[in-house]
Amino acid sequence: MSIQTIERAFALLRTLALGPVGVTELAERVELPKSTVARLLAALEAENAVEQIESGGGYRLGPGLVDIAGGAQPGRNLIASARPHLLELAEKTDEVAGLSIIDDGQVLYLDQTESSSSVQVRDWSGEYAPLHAVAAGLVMLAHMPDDEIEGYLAKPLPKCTDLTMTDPDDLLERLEHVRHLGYAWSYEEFAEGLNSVAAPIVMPDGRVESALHVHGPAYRFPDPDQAHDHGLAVIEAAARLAEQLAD
Amino acid sequence: MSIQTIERAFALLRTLALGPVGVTELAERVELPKSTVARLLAALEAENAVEQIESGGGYRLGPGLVDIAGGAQPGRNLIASARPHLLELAEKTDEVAGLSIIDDGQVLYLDQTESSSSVQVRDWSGEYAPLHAVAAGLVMLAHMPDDEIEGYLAKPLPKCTDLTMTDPDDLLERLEHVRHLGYAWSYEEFAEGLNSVAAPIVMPDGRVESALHVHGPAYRFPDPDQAHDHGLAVIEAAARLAEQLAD
DNA sequence: ACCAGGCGTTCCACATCGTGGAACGCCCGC
DNA sequence: GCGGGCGTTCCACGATGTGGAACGCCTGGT
Repeated sequence: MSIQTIERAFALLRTLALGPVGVTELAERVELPKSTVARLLAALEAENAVEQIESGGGYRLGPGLVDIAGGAQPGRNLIASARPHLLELAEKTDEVAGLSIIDDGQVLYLDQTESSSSVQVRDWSGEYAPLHAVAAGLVMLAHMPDDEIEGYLAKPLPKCTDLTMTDPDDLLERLEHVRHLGYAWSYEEFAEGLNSVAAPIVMPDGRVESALHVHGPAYRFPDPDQAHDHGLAVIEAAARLAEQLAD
Repeated sequence: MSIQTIERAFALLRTLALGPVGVTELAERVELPKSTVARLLAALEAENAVEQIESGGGYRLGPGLVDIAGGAQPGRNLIASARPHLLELAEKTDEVAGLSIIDDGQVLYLDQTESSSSVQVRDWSGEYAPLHAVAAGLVMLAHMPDDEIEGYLAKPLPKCTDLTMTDPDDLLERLEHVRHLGYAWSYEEFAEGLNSVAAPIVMPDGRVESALHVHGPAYRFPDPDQAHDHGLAVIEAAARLAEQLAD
């Protein structure tokens, strides 16, 4: 059994995959009334599955499809696989969600969702941050072998803001707490006015080389009532992603 | 304005992107009646957008989405970009469509659609064939600079079947014909019982390094009435793909 | 400047199509 | 072997998507 609306919507998508087209030609190619095609396209646009070429022109495929399909790829791409989870996290928390890995003893931000909120958080993709100053770094640090942790804490720790925690003993205690909770918060320790929660992406062999996080402006994030819930949400998303990366 | 069915279908897809789930849990997560979810999933399955995990288990995203989304990727993957065009060609002609490139003076088959027909054509992906023995090779040869063509024809030309054309002069004449028509047919010249049509994918700089083709069993393909139409269909698909690769 | 043609969009009465609660049958694990 | 939970199917109902026709805009030929 199949559903007319869905059949038609996919026919449109498949035709658009061959290249951008206008409503009229699209309607001819799929043999449907123009009005029906226009309405379906509007609905697909609301889902980001298609987008209009500079208001008035034709339509082309949109990024929404890629976001969804990324998780389906048999292979490997961490960023693509993480995208749907980032989007869900962002929607759940109404803040910006991101993905980071550990690279050369630092946190490297790989990707983050777009913010529709008027109060923007800048895009950190491609930027580095010290492990001990951001939530994502703390969860990754917390899951490193003891000797590596000690090695990291033995070196001088940069102070990014007034609130950056740099005392090795305090940090060790904090890491213990993070391991226990499963997630970490950081409060304006890397950049002023910026808070974030992160949870580790645990690989099948137990190693942690990447993390998911959510961050937002300190004045509204986190709402104290929801801090723990947000932590759990990030943990759940990270767990699901890890499971998906496993097979 | 938006359409209920489409909103719901995409909600399902987005949730499935987080990992495989069963109908019941899916229904809870998107807050819809189980029956509605089951029906939508069945419809999406018909579009290959989702697939059922070994009859009875849950559902996961299917390959259909990736096929569609491939063309939307900003990045350049020839195989991914070609996929939607192959699928359309295959549907139009009701035979197998494929993509090939020229590699080290031979045709290298990169990808082909699955055949649902009972009379199968084998999957040539990853296989090599001599330029002069297959349609895809002929169109690529036809668009090479004259000196390269002569260089190729000067070497001894392997005879794959009784019908393989190996005389350089005959081939030169045939290439002229191919350039004029824009597509090429080959009739059991590479493998017995196998015919195919191909058209070149012309890059913006005029070079031709890849081709689209359709092939099928000689006893039914091509229907003489449709041979030219099939040629035009392959040309059109190749042109659209080329345009898409251009920007 | 103008108008003709073609585009994407909107409208609205109609009936098709999707809906969802309930009932079914199956497989699994207690 | 039996209860619970799964995915699936059924069917009367009416909400929902439909599509022909009409609209307004921009474009380019005159």
